[in-house]
Amino acid sequence: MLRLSKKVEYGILAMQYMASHPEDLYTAKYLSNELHLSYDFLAKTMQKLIKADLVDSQQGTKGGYFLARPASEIKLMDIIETLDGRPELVDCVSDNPDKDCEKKTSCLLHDPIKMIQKKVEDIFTGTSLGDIVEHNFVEIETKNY
Amino acid sequence: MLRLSKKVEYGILAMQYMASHPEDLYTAKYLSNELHLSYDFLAKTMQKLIKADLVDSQQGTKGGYFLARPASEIKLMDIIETLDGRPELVDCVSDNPDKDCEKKTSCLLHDPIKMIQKKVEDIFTGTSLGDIVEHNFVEIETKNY
DNA sequence: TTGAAATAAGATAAAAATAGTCTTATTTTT
DNA sequence: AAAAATAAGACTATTTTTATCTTATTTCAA
Repeated sequence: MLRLSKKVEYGILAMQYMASHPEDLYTAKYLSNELHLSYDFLAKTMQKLIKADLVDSQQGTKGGYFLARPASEIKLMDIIETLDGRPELVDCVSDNPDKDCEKKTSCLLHDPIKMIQKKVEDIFTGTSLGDIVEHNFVEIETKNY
Repeated sequence: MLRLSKKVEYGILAMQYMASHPEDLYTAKYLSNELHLSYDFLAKTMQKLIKADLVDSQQGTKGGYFLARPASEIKLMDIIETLDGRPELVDCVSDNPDKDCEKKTSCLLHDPIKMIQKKVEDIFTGTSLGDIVEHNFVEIETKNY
């Protein structure tokens, strides 16, 4: 139903917080308190962001998380892809051959939906974490296909 | 995970088919055969489109479905809203006060996500069923907020 | 006027995805 | 060695989506 998951919501909130505060280390516990998020869920989310190199961590006491790159270089799309997987508006647009729609229909939708999906992706690729923090939204050019 | 539901997929496929063929009545059985879709699921989907006045029907023998308006006047957004409900990227953007995020967080996300959602909606509002049929995609202006 | 073919409507079940919780292991500092 | 943190994975619960089934109603035509 055209919705981002809670994982993405948590991820953006946490990363946005880290991007807009001066300290350099943030524990999961601190972030979950500060943002009123479930500790367990946030911790699990952070680990996925780590694996995708969007966030780095220091283990042990005095450990915590920090952004792996400047906020301006982290696209919303990076976070979404990491936590929700590549968006696929419908199966027919999937790269996965098992979901290939050619078999089920003459796939009248494939091309049009692919173009629409491209536009949606452009929005998330065209918006960085920095833009979110700064409430700075640039014009997004959606090309004519 | 930023995805349209199967209902929407079925709805667009069926309506697109009706828009691009010369006959004027299409039974659910015929459409399900032609497009290789589950009859039951399609039938239920059609009923929702009826209620939203996107599709009209004639009951009884010789009955069937037909578009309630020209394809050019049916926005993709109409179909999505009817079958999936209004898109809400995250709860915080919901009009439903129960989902109001202010209580849970300082809602640093509200405004940015609302703007992004507006852009996504613009894509679906800016594309008509006719555009889909004609593979005709106009430039979509996303204003600067 | 009755049977057949279609839509209408709603109940229910099954499956899949998402969200939430818990436990244990590992790392690092003091 | 203890404490505080991340890492990892198993597991459960909940919600959403998808699928199926049943019954009722409408309409046409023999």
